[in-house]
Amino acid sequence: MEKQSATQIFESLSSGVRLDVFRLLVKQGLDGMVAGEIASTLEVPPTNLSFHLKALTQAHLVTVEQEGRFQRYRANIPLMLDLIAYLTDECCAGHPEQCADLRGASSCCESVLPPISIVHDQA
Amino acid sequence: MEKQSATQIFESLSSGVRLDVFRLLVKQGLDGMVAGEIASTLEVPPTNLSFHLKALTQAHLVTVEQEGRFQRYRANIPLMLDLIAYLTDECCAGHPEQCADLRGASSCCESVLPPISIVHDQA
DNA sequence: GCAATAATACAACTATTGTTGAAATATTAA
DNA sequence: TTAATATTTCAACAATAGTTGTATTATTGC
Repeated sequence: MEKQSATQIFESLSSGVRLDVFRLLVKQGLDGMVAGEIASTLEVPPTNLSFHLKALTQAHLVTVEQEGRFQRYRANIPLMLDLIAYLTDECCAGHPEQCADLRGASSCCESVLPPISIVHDQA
Repeated sequence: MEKQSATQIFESLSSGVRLDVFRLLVKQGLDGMVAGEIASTLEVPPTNLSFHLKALTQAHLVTVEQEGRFQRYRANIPLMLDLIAYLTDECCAGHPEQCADLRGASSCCESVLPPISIVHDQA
């Protein structure tokens, strides 16, 4: 990932409204939500939501698909994971014992599948 | 993690200078770096670096320790991991098959240890 | 103590971002 | 086709963030 992409994504997550929107869409998964649903769920004026959705879309952190007169937004989960990889890239280089802290730091689908953890593959 | 903490951390990573600083410190691990080293490595004026280090410190994403007349900065790796957990919390709820995308998205210490991957624990 | 060094605080200015209401665009339903 | 609905664009303003030079604080070495 390029630095400029990363800063744009972090910028797009640095507002409370946009973070709420993104996390809401992460929860919705492939279903996504249309703009009006997001606005009413989060109680944000449509004009303001549109502004924030544009920022998220330009950062490619959400995708948008036209659906009749609705716009359906979805979280771009793979990009989120690329960002995480970028952030943790080369962490603790030369001091692998520090990586012990990494165990169990992430969670996904914990309500459906057994909890995940980050582990070092056995060579 | 509280929303305000998360937005402050994302904000602190949304500038190119601060992202460079944080990633540099992540690579240094427990050794950290003193402010002057960071400034000369990244070729940022000391005054400007100080401004950005303050933002990172206030977000608790870096820690600072006085060392004689130097200030030693270190990345707060556990907080970074808390942030990742916050971001991925409840992802794809109800649609676990989407989590396949999560595999291998993060990396840590790949130059020292075998590569890591994110896996679902076996119940 | 005194000069040199490391780093931060302050002040001024510039630039960017956030919010809102009103207007515009595009789609659906009748 | 016409009215209603969903969403975005635009313009104006308010608020916040970024950069730089200068001054200040604190520590070290002589």
